[in-house]
Amino acid sequence: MRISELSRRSGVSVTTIKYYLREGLLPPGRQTAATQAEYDEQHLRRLRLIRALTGVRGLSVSTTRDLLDALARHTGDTHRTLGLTLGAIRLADEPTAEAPEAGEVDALVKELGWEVHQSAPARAALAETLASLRSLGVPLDWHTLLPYGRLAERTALLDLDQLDGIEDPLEVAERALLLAVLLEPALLALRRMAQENESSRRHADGGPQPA
Amino acid sequence: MRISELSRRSGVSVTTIKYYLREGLLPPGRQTAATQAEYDEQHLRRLRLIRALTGVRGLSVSTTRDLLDALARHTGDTHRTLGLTLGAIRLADEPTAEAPEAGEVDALVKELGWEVHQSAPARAALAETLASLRSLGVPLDWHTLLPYGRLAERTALLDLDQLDGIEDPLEVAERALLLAVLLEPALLALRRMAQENESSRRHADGGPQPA
DNA sequence: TCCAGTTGGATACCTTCACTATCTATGTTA
DNA sequence: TAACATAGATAGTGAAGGTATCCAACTGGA
Repeated sequence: MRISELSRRSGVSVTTIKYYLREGLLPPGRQTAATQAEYDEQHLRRLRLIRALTGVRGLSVSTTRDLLDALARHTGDTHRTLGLTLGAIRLADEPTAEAPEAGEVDALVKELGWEVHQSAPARAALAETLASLRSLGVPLDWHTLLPYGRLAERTALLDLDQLDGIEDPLEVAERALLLAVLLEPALLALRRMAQENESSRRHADGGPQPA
Repeated sequence: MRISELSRRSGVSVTTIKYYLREGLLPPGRQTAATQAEYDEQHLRRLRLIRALTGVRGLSVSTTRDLLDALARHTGDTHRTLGLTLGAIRLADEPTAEAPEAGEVDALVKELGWEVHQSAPARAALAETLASLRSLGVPLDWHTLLPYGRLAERTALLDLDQLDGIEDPLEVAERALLLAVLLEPALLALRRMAQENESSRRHADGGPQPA
């Protein structure tokens, strides 16, 4: 198909598609002439993936590119892909020069018995949050996070269960990315609702009156 | 203290503080003369809160303002504050005209037995994620989300437990905000690490070699 | 009392991001 | 062959989040 059809079927404007091509988010089409190229279903799929990542999850274009690059590099390596592609995401982008809370994160990971790469960005993200909360006078130490860690463990079980039974390694990698990244806003939304529920339950007065 | 001291103690530049004052994130100081105002510890605390919300969590300035406004309006209402301030956050800002997946979210909430306000933004966020995953060919329905919902329930229990034993309603409100919002990146980080761990466990070859 | 330095307030400017518009040379299609 | 589509390049746009500069009013030390 040509670019206009790709645009029509994806709902993304031609100029934006050109922008994604320029930025390397979308691989170029097969050139058929100096001013003509042919796109296929893969491009359409990729385009939808890009829109989901940037739109739903709110990832920046450059983060999305990094993610897609990682995805392309590591296909055929099944589960391993997951950790690697995830490593490409950074929520906050400054490493802030190794927070002193890193030691606490080490302790937490050790206590949980997890095997997590030392350079995983998630470690820094966690340390940074601890540092922030502390500077705001919230005395949260790693012991408090332990039960959260146990729950995260069970969440991860559910996540990986979803990948079982898929044969094509390319598809495993893509689905892993989708579930890992796109499910995040959904899980946060669930947590919000659960909090609202639990809060009204404890307070026993708020919220819409029960039937 | 004057603005320069506020700047020095918070690590935020004077011009940026003025910007926050303009944008209404920070209440004005007590005017002592036409070109002089006095700031106190509350301002410093508020400034740190703003930096945590925008920096660590990546909230926009306008969302942060909405959140702080909600916080100020509802103090003295304890638990109720939590649901209300949380309602002020929106992850993705377009409601996208009621996704057809809204019915599924209703079913999920009903099955979980939760009491969640019908207009809670989390509902729309969840519906949008379902719609996106579906358009990408991931057949995720609300039954799949049920176990995630149960885990979210337990997370919410932990969240609200942290508010127990705090007397000052102002402090309860602020801590609720901090835990609800700032803990999010931490929980996502934990999930990432748990996934990496579980992935290497199942694959039994990746990751750094065990001792 | 003078005066360098600080402050509040206003306005203009800057940079990044994610697009969007326009242009040209080349193709395709009726 | 004329109308339209296309690739690729370059420039422009609007929002967000600050930053810089001015100015008049104030402060604190010599």
